[in-house]
Amino acid sequence: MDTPETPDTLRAPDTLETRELRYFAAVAEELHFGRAAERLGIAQPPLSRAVQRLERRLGVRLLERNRRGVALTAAGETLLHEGRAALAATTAAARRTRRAGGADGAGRSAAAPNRLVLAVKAAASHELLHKLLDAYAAEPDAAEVEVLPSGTCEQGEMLRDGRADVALMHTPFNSLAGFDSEELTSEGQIAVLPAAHPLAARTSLTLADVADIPGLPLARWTSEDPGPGPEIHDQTQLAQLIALGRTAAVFPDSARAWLWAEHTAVPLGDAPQIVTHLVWPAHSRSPALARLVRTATAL
Amino acid sequence: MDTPETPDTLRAPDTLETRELRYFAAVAEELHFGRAAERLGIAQPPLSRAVQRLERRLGVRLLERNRRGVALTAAGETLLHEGRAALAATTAAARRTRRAGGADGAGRSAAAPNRLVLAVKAAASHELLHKLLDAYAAEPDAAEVEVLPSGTCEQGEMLRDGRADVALMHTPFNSLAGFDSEELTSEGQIAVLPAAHPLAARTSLTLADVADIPGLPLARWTSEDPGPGPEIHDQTQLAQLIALGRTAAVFPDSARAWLWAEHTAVPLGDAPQIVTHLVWPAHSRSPALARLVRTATAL
DNA sequence: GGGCTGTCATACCCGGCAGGTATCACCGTC
DNA sequence: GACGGTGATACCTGCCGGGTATGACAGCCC
Repeated sequence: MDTPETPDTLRAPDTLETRELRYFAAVAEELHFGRAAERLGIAQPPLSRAVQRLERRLGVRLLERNRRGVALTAAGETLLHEGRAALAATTAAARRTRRAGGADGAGRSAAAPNRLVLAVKAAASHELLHKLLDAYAAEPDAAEVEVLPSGTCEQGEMLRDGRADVALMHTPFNSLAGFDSEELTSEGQIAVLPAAHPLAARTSLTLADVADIPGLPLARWTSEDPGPGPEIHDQTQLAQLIALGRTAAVFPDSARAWLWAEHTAVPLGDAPQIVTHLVWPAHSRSPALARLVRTATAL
Repeated sequence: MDTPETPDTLRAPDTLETRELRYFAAVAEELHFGRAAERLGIAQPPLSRAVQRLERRLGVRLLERNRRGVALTAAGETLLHEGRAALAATTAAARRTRRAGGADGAGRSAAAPNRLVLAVKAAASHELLHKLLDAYAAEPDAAEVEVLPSGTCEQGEMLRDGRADVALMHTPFNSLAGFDSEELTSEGQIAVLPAAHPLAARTSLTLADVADIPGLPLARWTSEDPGPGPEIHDQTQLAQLIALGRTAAVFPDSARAWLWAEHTAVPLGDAPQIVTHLVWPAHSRSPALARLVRTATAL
């Protein structure tokens, strides 16, 4: 157009396209152009070119191409972190927009103009959630609330990328950094033991007591968790293993609700309080969300 | 490719390009395709097409085209808000990346691999800032800190769009929502009056006292501020007008540092405490920033 | 009511860039 | 020194972003 030479070095140096970010993120994560291209569903040469153009436009070297693979520079590290946040924000914009327009699942055209997606860690805060939903549904112009079960600790990600509008989180397990939040309840923690175990007779225990019970290792939710305990994947498995005297677990007080007869709950004197928060993106302006928050605080 | 019909309805429905967001935001802000196109530096027809394609891809109506202009739908409102955040995150990624690569101002190629931009409201927290910068500079591997003066209350925006990495903010004037922060100091507020004024003899005042002093209206920083007081643009103007007995002002305690002989400071008993915070984006992972925060807390 | 004006949409064309295939340059390994 | 694996280059093609010209339509004014 006007600048025939170095057409994109001068042009909009702070403006990235999300495609470029997606491409770079793929390379930065795989550290391998071929695999990244495959993951993106494109060929390798266009990917190389796109990253080169990105580096040229930013005027910054993002990758150190050694023979045998690729390494991130400091700038590349920065772009990976910041770019992930930017990509999440972009898809959040898309998701929330389609939701606001009532065009998500099937072809319902303009059925649900306002709806809230609430992310909860599966099976946590049962009672509280029930009360909250009931109270909110009783409000005059309540939005429809979709409860979205989320894996451990990914509620934050769901808020960031727009899969959810609001979440229940539990400190100190979840970090509330970057969100607005309202404290709802606070509860202690209990050790859940086989009823027949000697320690089950105690009226109080400490974390140290249960961390290393001979012959009763704490269960692990993922194989990354340390310790010798059995790896379990859902609460029913865990309940059964405890009932069989094979493991023990630490839970918030409210877990008493689903204990079996073969279980015994013993309070943990020194375990940190678990605080349940209602959490939402700080910039949120949705009236439906505001009403839900108001309902929750008045609970 | 594989779906010859409706090529972009099915393709990546949650993936927006920043160009589309920029275009839509321009239209949504101007509520007029022609002006928006002019602002974007393109012609109107491509802009219309781009927005149409965006609506098609999202499967959502964003604008209500009445004759005589354009109105936002609820979905459009959502996309405007969320899209602004996404655009800010994207340009933040670009800015911080170039900064990390040492390619911002002139052609310095790899001079400053780590640098921090600190946004401060002009002339606020002088002493504190001085102490902080001195203490940080004494650290073993301190980054270079660029102090970026920012207009009233736009530090948050600067953090969001990457112009700054960290900021000094003052509650209750600035909202810390969406950021991580560390409380630094807390101070009361004073009324700054002409020394000759009768009220200057008092040892304490209330907000109500100074809100409506006959013949001594509070100064206004912008024409939007209510009240009959004179509109001023910098601290020197204000100091002079106070010295001349024409206006009064409310300031944090630390403002005593720049008072003139013709000024008198009277504590305000019921004014809220002003708390100065060090604030940074919640997702930040910069070691230089971490060191600055550690220095600040140890102050 | 018939121009007139201002709005957004449509029709058509062009150029650049995204993407593909084929190939090269390079290096470590055997 | 042949080979496998890496990313870069060369070249082609088709889509899409962008421009100009024009249309459809509503309100306004005389």
